[in-house]
Amino acid sequence: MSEIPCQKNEELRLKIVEFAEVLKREAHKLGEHGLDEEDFYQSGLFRGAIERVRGQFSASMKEKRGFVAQMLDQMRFGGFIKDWSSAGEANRHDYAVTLNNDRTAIIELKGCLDGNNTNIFERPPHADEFVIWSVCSNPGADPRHNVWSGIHTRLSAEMIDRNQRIDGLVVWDWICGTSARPCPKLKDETRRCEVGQYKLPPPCIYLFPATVPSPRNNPRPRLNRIEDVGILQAMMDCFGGRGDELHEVEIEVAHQGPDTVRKTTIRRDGAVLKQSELTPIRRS
DNA sequence: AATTGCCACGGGCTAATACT
DNA sequence: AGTATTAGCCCGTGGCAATT
Repeated sequence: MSEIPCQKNEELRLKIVEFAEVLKREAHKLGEHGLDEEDFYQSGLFRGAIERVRGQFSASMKEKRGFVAQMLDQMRFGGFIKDWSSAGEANRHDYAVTLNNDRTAIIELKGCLDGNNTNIFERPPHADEFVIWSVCSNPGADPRHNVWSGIHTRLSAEMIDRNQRIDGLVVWDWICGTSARPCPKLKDETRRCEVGQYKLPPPCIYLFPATVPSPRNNPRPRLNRIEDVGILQAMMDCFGGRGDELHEVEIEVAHQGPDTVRKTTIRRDGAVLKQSELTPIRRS
């Protein structure tokens, strides 16, 4: 049992590591720079090119935005939400969704959740509900590592430390259900949902505490249920999710000497998938 | 082993400057 | 004046090194 049902493709991972070594070793043979091996690596050409390509991948938001837009459109056409808009230009990479009951759900789009950037979010004042959507476009990424890092190390610490309420998390992108990240939900292939060029398994949904955990007054906040978070309910219904596939993220906080400590527990269908100890929040 | 922060990057905006 | 181009700033990004 693990924090997310899917896992990285180990074979692919191995090939990536091997190929990275080949690249480092043989890169000087490519292109027409006219440099010999030593000069090539001395010149900064290799390093610079690698950084450039990497930067392009991590900074470019086009494909991610396009993906989210298509999914939200699908939900709108299907009548699962009333409307949506991108708050992107003015604010952050956020989406505001008007639910069928006219409540406002705010979505913060994030990447792979591993990295300090995951700590940067702000629940806007007009949000009736606030969720984070992880879109990880790297086929070589490790979803288990990333989901745990994201939920426990980054988000739970930020929620407590900065008093931020997050109602839930969606982990869902176009790598889901491909050979790079096989999805066990697709044991039944008929569950694939066709949206534009994508053929996707249902999203992975995590329900978070309904209130901000706080050692003194709120040490064990009650969790949201799916019907409490309209945008998550809508995603589940639109894309064929099942109740027994929902994840619950319980966060327990306490004081322990000078430290604030928290215990994170991830459950699915009642079963504990992963649980931390009561670990201190370290913030400099 | 788990957790936290670094860092170099590109995108997107806007201000500044150059050109009709 | 009005438009086009460039420069510069801020921000989010994610793999991984540093730290605990």
